[in-house]
Amino acid sequence: MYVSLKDVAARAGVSFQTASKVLNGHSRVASPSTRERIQRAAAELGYVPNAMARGLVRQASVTIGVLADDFSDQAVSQFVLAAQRAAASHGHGALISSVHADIDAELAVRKLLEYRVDGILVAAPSLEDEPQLGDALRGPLPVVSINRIHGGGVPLIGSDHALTGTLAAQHLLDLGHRRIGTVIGPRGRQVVRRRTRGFRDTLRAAGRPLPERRIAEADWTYDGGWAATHRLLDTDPAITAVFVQNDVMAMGALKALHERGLRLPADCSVVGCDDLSFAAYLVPPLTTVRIPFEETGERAATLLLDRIGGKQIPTRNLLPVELVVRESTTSP
Amino acid sequence: MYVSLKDVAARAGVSFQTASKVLNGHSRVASPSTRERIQRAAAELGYVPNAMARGLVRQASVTIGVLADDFSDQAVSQFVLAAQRAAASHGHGALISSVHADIDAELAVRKLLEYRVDGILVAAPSLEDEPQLGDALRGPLPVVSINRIHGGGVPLIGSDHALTGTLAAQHLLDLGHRRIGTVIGPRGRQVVRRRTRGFRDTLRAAGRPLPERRIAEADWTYDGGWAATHRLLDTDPAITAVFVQNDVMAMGALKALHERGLRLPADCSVVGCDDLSFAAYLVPPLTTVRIPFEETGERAATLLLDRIGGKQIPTRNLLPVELVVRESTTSP
DNA sequence: CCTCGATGAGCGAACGTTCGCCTACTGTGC
DNA sequence: GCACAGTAGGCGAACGTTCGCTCATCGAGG
Repeated sequence: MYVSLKDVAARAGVSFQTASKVLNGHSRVASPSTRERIQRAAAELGYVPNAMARGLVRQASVTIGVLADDFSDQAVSQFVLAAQRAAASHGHGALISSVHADIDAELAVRKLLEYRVDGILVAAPSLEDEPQLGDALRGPLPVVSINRIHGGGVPLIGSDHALTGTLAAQHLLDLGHRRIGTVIGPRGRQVVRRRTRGFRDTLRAAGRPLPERRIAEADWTYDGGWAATHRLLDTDPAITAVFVQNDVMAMGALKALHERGLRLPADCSVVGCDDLSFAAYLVPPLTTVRIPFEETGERAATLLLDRIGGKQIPTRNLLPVELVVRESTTSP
Repeated sequence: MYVSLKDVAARAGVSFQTASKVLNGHSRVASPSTRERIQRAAAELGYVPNAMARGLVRQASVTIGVLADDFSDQAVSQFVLAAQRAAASHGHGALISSVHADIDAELAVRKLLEYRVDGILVAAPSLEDEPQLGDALRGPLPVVSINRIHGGGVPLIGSDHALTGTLAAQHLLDLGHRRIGTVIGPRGRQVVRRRTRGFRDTLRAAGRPLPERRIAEADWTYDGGWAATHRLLDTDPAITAVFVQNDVMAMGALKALHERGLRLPADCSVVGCDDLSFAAYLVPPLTTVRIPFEETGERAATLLLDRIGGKQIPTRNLLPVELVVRESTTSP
């Protein structure tokens, strides 16, 4: 069905090994005329090299594996897309594998190993520190991850979470807010701890410690953000500003605040986090801390390819975050 | 680096071919005791079969290619995720390839062919009817697409676009609206034509034809939807309801209506299309026509695998759409 | 006792490449 | 007229599998 090197060689009247060399650009191997003959034969027959055969002998599939938990999540999909493009621009394919309730990490990783991917990119925040995933990933294969991997030794890439919290806090303090609440993600997570710490430390340094009652935990979802915001204002109605640890929950928060009849941002300011594409189109447009997902994906792929190429890469890679001021924040 | 069949066989004291057969579950090939010995050796050594070698001899990579234009788009990424999972549950890997401005379709398809994918799933609405893509896809390889492919012959899967328009129109008519506008996607697209036709025909059948001035074209983006909505109300301020052809533009529409000081939904009803995850959290929660992206992805993968397996599959596959009534619509 | 049909296991070939090494030819300098 | 260097291209082996065929052993039936 596919035309092979042998077919091309036959048409050009050379051995298939010679055709291989010419088609791979080894220059000092054939006369210009033979070279031209081979190229032409390949083009005429529509020769497409067989990556599996090549991978077999070269002992490298020229493919990376991408392990994600939920890449219908916009943050993850932006990351994956950018990573795929970066990989492609270096000639590498991207094989995706997803982990979710039904399918355990071990199986997903094994699938990737069967295809002999040259390295794995992990974007599975929900599997942070999961021993099973850590075990599956242990081994000689290069891995770069966006979330902590149990057992360590895996280079991380991400953004400066503490700074994220700091930027949000500083912005609200600068505006003159004094009673500030926050809706955080699941407490166990690194991201959450770091963002919260940056946020809390900044408030404390300004003489405005963050009491526990002004912290509401949620699960990153619209619904969770919505409910948490209601809880927050139920326990402390005097709050004039809220930092929500991702944009999706911030959207829920906005809805909750609307429901309470508050005028936004006059009665309550909201700072989100992520800067997803919809943030600018919320009502009011959301002030948020931008997390560079695309840059992260691109960088992650580049780092992974570097490691595959044998280079040493840093074990922690932080990309800068940035406050994007829109209209959901104002002075109290 | 990886352990091969030969290693396993050596440890079990059999030939590697026998090990192969046993590990592939060919039952009538070895005595229970040898079988057990081989299994144990494989487990102890951590044998992971080499999919490239297997693919070479079997002449099938057990992999499908997924060609998408922008899978950071939520609709596309939901589709891709579901497709990947369906493929995985049938033991197939998923290799992704993206097409965008810098990289032409031909190259993206060729990459997939190099890996000898067993079939290709196309989700590239922006490349609808693109001759270049059609040419690249022509050939014996099974393909299933979500958008029309130039040259024909490619089985399509999607939702009933005309019905989508009909449902939206009927809902607004039922509520008593008479002056109804619509924000549509790029006019050239099939989806747009079909949705618009269903919408227009239903209005006309009710004695309320849709004049051209109540149609505003946009480009599927927030911004586009926002601007188109402003244009629509500038030319015809009497409009009491708008059908917007996707949720992203609907979000822009909501923003534009807010800016005009309209109370929603009292002063203007909005019906979206897609039912993306954020639709329920807009203010007001968006009434929209649900497009089953996940089901589409799953179905697409299943169809493709069927074709790969040699079955005949229908050339047009329509999945049902459904109106989801929330709070952005009410009687005028 | 001889043959026959299972059963268990080995063997060779093939899949489409890459890569290092070998060989044959060509022309140059003495 | 001969050794020698350089160049063009061929050849064999290897990568890790699968699969069909062959072969040896064994117990049973005549």
